[in-house]
Amino acid sequence: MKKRILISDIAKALGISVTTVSFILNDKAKEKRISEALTKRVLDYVKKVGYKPNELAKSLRTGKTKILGLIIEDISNPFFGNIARLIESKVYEQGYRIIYCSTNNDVDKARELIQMFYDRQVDGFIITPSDGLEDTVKQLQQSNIPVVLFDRYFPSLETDYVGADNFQGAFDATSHLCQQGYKRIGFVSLYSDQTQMKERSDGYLKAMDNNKQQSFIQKVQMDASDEEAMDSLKDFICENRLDAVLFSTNYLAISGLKASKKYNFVMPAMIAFDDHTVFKLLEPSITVVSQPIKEIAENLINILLLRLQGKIKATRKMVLPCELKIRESTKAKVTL
Amino acid sequence: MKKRILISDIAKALGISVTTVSFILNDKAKEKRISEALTKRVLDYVKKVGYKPNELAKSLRTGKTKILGLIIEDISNPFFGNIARLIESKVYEQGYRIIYCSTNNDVDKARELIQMFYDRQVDGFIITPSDGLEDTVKQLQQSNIPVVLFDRYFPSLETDYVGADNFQGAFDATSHLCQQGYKRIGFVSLYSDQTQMKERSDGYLKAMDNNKQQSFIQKVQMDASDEEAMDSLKDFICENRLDAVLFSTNYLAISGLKASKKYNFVMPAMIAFDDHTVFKLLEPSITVVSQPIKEIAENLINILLLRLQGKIKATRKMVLPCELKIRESTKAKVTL
DNA sequence: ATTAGTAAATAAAACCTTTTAGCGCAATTT
DNA sequence: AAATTGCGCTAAAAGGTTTTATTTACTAAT
Repeated sequence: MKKRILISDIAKALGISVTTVSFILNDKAKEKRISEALTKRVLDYVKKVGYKPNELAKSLRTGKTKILGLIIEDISNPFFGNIARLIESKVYEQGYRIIYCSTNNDVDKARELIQMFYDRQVDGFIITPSDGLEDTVKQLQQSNIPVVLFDRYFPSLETDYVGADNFQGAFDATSHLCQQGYKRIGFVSLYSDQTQMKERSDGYLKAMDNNKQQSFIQKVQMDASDEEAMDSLKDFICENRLDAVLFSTNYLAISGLKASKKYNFVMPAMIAFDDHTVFKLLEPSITVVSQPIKEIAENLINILLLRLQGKIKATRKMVLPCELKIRESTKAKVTL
Repeated sequence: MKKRILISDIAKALGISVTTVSFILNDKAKEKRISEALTKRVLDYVKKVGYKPNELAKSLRTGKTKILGLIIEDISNPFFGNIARLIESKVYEQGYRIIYCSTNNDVDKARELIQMFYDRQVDGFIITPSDGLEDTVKQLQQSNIPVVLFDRYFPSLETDYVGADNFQGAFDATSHLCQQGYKRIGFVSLYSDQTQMKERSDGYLKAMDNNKQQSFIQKVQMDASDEEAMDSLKDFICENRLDAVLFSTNYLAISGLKASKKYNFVMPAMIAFDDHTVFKLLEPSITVVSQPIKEIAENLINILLLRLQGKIKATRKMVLPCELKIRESTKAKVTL
């Protein structure tokens, strides 16, 4: 890793032109009718001296950076962390790299980040959009730069999207609780217009309707502190004498569990959206609606790569099924 | 976000040269004695048309990309995920971006990633080095590119480094277990030469010596599956009739907890290295040695930025104290 | 009146590629 | 014999900056 060797050095050493070397290195030898002998000679030499083209110069000329922008809600949440890890290793195989940033659901930060990535000329975006990011996403589309949304989308905007079947996930979870004999089933959500939340809420309500049960819904402020969340969850569960709760995110569920520990009340039957190490280990272990993380990551990348290659025109929306992982926290209720 | 506007467009529009615009935009107006009137005129115009320089062209010319490479063990481990998040937001304020990749402790992958980042001309590196990465780090240093290691280092290599006081952390944890009256205290580690493991092991041994106790050490293969880890931990704990265990990483502790659940044995008193949401929530909650994540992230960035600005010459090694967070899993043993 | 010095601005080189347009030559077609 | 085609390769432009070296137009000093 000392002095960088240039394409011109190679041309000089072999007594040929830079153009020829470039063609050969970019797999255009055939197309440009470079002789096989020369092609081999160049390739061998390049390998021998370990030449690597300057990616910056390349990008400047071609307008392609081979870098993708990943804009997610929070890298330290295992749901997003795992998706990020999978995406990262997938695109890596294709020669792309990832630049990522967390928005923490702050729309201004999201806008700024996208602008920044745009200025850096990333080739494409994968975004979990915060509320209000619609205009920005629209602008990106108009600039003809590929964008795939995930986890949530904008109903009014034709975009590529990959996400879980939130309605079905919540519906199955709620139905399961009903089947197990619970009568006062609450739903904990966020003050947010994001689609995934709406869908989960709809799934819960539909199942409750089907079972002719009264519904209990509590929303938490998105920017609430852990303490605030815990307080409101304690009140929600205790004052309504709930015997079961469906939490719409893993961190809300964790706040609930913390609350039950802190305020020393018994957590009723519960189900969380998105799995988490905690849920497998607790006593009792927690039933979860698990999103198909691997499939989500794979589809995100596939769609984005197809777009980058210009191979698809119509927008794609992929909705993947959730799996209800039944654990101990929802064992059948003993009727008194 | 339509047609990109260039510096030459600005020069043309104002009837001045590109050079002048460039000087002004790079805060060299004073130094280059550009008149205040013109400076203001240019700045106003630039703002009005919203000109943003092409970062690629800039990087090509200056050799600086304002991108830092973050090479960590595993982004989905909350310890690393949290550090990554903190680093990300810190450098963001300074106008830098992060490209990251996880190595999963695979030295070949690590080498490849570093080469890749190097080819992309990142300005500097933050690395949690895997075993055997010494030569590569050395090469980076010789290429005069700033590198800061964290979590572990190479004793034979003079490098910048930020990490926790692993010896003290393990020593305090073990001493605490002794004080609480435990007599058969085991230590679970990895087959690895990484310094942080060695230090934790030394801390454990020193405390055991001080208390004239017999030591029990179990190492797990780094690439062991979860099942394999669980099996060996079960045997270790049960066959030795341990009454306390110190786990050298959070995921080893989690494997231990899973094993106790799966094989239905009672987990003795325990302490884990590195906190995790699980540990606060379990019944009983788990005592941990907590690393000062925020300080680690801050120091990493500070050192790297100083290096990038060429403000420090001697290598810096920062060792930050760990905190023993005593929870329910290590309450005093009742002597029979 | 010439020289020296300075303020204000600039032309052109440099960074390293990819890609367009085209050259010189031999073989083939008109 | 002239015109066309195909082959194998290349010169030079383009991509958008920063930076070095220089120019121009003054004023002040000799």
